[in-house]
Amino acid sequence: MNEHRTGPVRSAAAREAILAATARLFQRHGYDHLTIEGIAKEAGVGKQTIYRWWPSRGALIADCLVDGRLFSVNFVVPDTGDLLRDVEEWLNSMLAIVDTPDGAAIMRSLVAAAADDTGVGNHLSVSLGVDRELADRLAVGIRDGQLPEGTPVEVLGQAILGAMIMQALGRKNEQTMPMQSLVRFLLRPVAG
Amino acid sequence: MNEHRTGPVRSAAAREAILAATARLFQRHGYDHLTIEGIAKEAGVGKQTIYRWWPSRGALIADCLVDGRLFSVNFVVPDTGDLLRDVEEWLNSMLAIVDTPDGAAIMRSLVAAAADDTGVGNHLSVSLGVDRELADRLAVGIRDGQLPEGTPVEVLGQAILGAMIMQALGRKNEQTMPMQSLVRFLLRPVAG
Amino acid sequence: MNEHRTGPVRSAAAREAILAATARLFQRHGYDHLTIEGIAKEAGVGKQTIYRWWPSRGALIADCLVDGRLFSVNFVVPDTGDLLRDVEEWLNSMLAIVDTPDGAAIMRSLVAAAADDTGVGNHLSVSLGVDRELADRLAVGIRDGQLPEGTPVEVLGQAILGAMIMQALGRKNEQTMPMQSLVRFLLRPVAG
Amino acid sequence: MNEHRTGPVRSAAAREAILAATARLFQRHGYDHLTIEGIAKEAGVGKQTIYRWWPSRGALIADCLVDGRLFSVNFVVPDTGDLLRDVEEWLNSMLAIVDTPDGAAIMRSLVAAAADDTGVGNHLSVSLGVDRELADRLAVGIRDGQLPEGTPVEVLGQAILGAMIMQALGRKNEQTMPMQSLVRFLLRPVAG
DNA sequence: GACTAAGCGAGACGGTACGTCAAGTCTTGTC
DNA sequence: GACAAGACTTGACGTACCGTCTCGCTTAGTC
Repeated sequence: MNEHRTGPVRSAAAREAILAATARLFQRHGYDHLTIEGIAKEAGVGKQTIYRWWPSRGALIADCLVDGRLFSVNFVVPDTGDLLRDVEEWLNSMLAIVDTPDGAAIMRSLVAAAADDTGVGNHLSVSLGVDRELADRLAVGIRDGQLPEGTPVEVLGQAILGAMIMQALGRKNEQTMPMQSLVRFLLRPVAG
Repeated sequence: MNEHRTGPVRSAAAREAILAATARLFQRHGYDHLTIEGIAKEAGVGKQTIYRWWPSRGALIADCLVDGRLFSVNFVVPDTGDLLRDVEEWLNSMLAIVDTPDGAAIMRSLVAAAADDTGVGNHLSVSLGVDRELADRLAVGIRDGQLPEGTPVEVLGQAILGAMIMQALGRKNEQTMPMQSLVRFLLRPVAG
Repeated sequence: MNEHRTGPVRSAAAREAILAATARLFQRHGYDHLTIEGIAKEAGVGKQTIYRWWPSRGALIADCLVDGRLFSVNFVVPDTGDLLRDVEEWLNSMLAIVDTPDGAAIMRSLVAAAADDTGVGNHLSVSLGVDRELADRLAVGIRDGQLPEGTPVEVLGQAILGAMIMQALGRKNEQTMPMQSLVRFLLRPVAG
Repeated sequence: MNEHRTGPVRSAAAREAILAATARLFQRHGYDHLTIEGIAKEAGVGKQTIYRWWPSRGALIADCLVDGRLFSVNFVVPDTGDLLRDVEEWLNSMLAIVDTPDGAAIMRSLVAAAADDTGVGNHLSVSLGVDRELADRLAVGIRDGQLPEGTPVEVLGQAILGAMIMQALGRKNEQTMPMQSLVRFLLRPVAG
């Protein structure tokens, strides 16, 4: 009746080593150049152990992403009552990454990963704080009257992130100014 | 004075065959799965002929992009005087692609190409009519008083495109509604 | 203390298939025209498996040579007491190969292989029975008084083989007569 | 009726440059590694000019060989009346080449060329002074009574050269002693 | 003196093979 | 039975040369 399984169970150490190696190599060399063999060697692990638990390279990145292993910062949106200032807080933490050559490269790599892996694609804007934190704060802004009724908060957040990504893809080096003016335009005071 | 080079000249037929094959295979199988060997075979051409003129897979896609070989439509923004309607015209031509499973896949592939090739990245928003057509139309909108002074037209266009790309990366199937409400929100009438 | 290696072990089947394919293709098409890719395809094996175990095309031929896969005959020198007859026995088995268009071509190919690979060069005269069988039989001839004291048996054997090879390189079709008279001259009775 | 040809004739300068480049590259890098493109570049000549006049890489080597461009020495056999001394004279000029690492490598390359090109094969022993000079001298030896009647002079010469080539193929470094004892054995005084 | 017609340097072209890298699967022996 | 190690087939990489084929120039007769 009871389903007894013998033998060792999934090694937590291996999982940890694999994800850590993945994050390290991803940041260092980008998504292309990220290879299963390279991860296995870096992690001191057999290839089969990776294939046993993850279906693809992208799935590893997705796991790193939800574990927050790819960025050292937290993408939270504070709520001080001042909508513009709060959103700019979040924006600045993004710009600190994206307005840097290495950070922009990591972001492009992440986009590449999102493009070929559903898991990464699904979690990308969530992990960057857009779908929850930012959207929620915008919703509060509507209640406060700082944004018009009917503001499409989810897609608005994605537009802001999308603009940043477009700039990174276009190898624009100076994102801070344009992104700030975009956000100020979008969140401009509701006309009285 | 004039710099004379002798010898055979670049074969226009080969160039045409290569770009046509590239576009065909890109649309059919996506950016990953796009191989130089595959293109060479499809085009009936030696690999070296490709490497002689293009430094990378991405450069081929960039050339296809600027030649307009990847999409059958033109991304123009009309000017009827009605800003919202004109922008929605452009938006609909984008949605006709992106709100389709195959079209969304092509768009993701294009993003992947942009992520690893500077040339594609640079031309992406241009080729989709954002940096010129759309930005110009928005600028006219400012002059007409339909948009506030100081509207950051370039980055605003990229935000719209970026939102669509984020939806495609997130494998959202229904883009039409959210994108239309985003555009209506962004171009909402200036309060009198 | 004991050096334990884990993991899969070298596939004997692959080794066999590779060497068999090499011998087959070598005999059929010659040393130039012998390609690693061709061997891999013929053997139903990945190229990497060949490169993993052999450093070069020549090393494959060397292995075939020491395994006796290139010739169906054995180059032994009998010892009936009659030196000339015994050596002619060996000579005839060589001539059966070399005085044939195909056989001469194989011999030329083998020389080409010996010219660019140390392994083949080292084993060539051994494998044709010259350095051991023939030299030993000549040494016996000295003891029997059929050859003068001080006869340099090793280099004498190589001279006989070398003469045959020179004829093959010179595309001489009729080797039997000249080689027989050479051997008779070299082994002419010691004057009493 | 008369077949009039107009236009420039074959360029002697090009022929010279090509053969000089061939000899240079052959000596420097060996027969494999000798490429038509390399020769063309080294000679400052178009590839077609080579293909127009020579059918193959081997034919170029054959031409270099008959022009005496591959060795700086002349392989003549003097006639002082002392057969052994005369033949050793020739032998020493060969050993000066062959008993040297570079010289042995060139000889092996020459053998490789002979193995895949009929022209080289045909002229090899001629160009090294074996078929004419050495054979003739041996014939004189017969007339002088220094060699027995019926000595097969042509194949005997090829045996001597062949022994040297076998040593070179076997990567034997010390050829001088064995070759000298071989020659002394072969030309040992006719028993009175 | 214009007009062929070839030789020539240069090098693009369709191919074949090179030797390397990584994919994903399978096998072996240890824990 | 999970694991580290690593051999296996497959397929693509980017490079080197092959031998053929234009190009535009220069040079030698012929008309």
